[in-house]
Amino acid sequence: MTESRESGTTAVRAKAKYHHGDLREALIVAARQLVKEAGADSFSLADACRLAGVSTAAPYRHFKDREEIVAEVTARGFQALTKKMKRAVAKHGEGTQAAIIAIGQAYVAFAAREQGLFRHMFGRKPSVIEFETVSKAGGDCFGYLIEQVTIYCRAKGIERDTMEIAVELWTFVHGAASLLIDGKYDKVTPGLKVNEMIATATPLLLGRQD
Amino acid sequence: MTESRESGTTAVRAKAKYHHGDLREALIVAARQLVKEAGADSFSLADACRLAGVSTAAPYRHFKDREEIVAEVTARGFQALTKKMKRAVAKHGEGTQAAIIAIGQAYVAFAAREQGLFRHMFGRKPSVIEFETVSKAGGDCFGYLIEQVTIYCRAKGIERDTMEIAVELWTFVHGAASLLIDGKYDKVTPGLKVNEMIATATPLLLGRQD
DNA sequence: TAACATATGTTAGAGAGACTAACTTTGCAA
DNA sequence: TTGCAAAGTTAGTCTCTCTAACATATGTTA
Repeated sequence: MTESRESGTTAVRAKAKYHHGDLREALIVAARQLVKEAGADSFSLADACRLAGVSTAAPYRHFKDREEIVAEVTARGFQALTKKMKRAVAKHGEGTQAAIIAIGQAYVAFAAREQGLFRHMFGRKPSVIEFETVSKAGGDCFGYLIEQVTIYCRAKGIERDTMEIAVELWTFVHGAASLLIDGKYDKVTPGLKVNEMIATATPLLLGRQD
Repeated sequence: MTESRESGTTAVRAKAKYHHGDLREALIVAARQLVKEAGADSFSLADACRLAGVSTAAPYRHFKDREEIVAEVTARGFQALTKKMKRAVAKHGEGTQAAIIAIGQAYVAFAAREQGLFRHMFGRKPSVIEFETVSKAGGDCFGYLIEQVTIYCRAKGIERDTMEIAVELWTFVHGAASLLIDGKYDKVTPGLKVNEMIATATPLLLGRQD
């Protein structure tokens, strides 16, 4: 399938060319898909290459190693999560209790939909954490939660340390997301409605100013 | 000329024999050590073999595959965690608020000391979860928490559903353990005292009957 | 007590994945 | 047009899991 090569100005790259066009991006997309399914430790770069239709050596023109791809996927995960949280807030109004509950629920929903990715975003791998992009994207994500809690506390005149409250909420929600996707609730409280639990617990942790 | 077979007494086996004596146990111990350090996904069975001083094919006389060793290590992890929780309770008296707080702190301390193992105990890996031993050990662990919360609630005349409360506490504490060992707190609230946070949040989730 | 059966080791090797080295094709710029 | 750098490729190394075929201890039984 050797196409006649149209010189220069062709906009969209056809495939089946020796040069891919944007392999870097294609590999990230493929990796994200695989991480989502298999988890970051289990997915194989070789599979991502197959998806992108290139040899297993090709990635090394764009990334130092496997870790670097995973890091990029991780950073994008945080960005996606932050966006999801913002959309949730938009529905309920900034700094309301409903918004804070919705953030928690969005967090859990994200984890549920993107299990492998979520697990990796919050997994150890110091090597990945060190990447600047990952670190920043992660910070932004939590920063947004703090912001909302701060607005809420200020409005309600709550005197407890805002950061403290935000961390507790995050802790709770993160625990819920983890136990849910790891299937631990199933064994123990099969019918658990996580969203309801978050709705119940959030006010308690906020100090019950409803 | 070989050792006389003593029926009841445990003879400590000398090494450097063709037959190891108790390779199964030795491999589990080695694996546990490695999982603790590297995490269950990263540790290599080959390394465990080196630690035990046998060839890389030897494990397959005792285990079906790598998963089966990991499962055994996982089950023992739950047993160890449960034991740790029981010791914590013993110090404060059954069903007291202090005991429940201490359970949470013990949980987090376990996670911190056995990061790789903890992560695996609460990781996905359906294959591992399916093992009966793992499932039982995990259930026992949470069951003990429920038990303590139930005693507490009964004593204090709390009417909210006991299981619901227990799940919320577990959720919170699990979130704390996860975020702590994955280094997420460091980035965001560097000086966080997790134990204090648990002591603060537990009463809130219990409904403040102190 | 010799001899076999079985459990538990060993070595060799297949198959897969991460990564490197050396080569090839292609696009762009002088 | 040439020529160089960028971005592919193939081939090969190393490691890991797991299998197959072979070796050696152990202990039961003839």
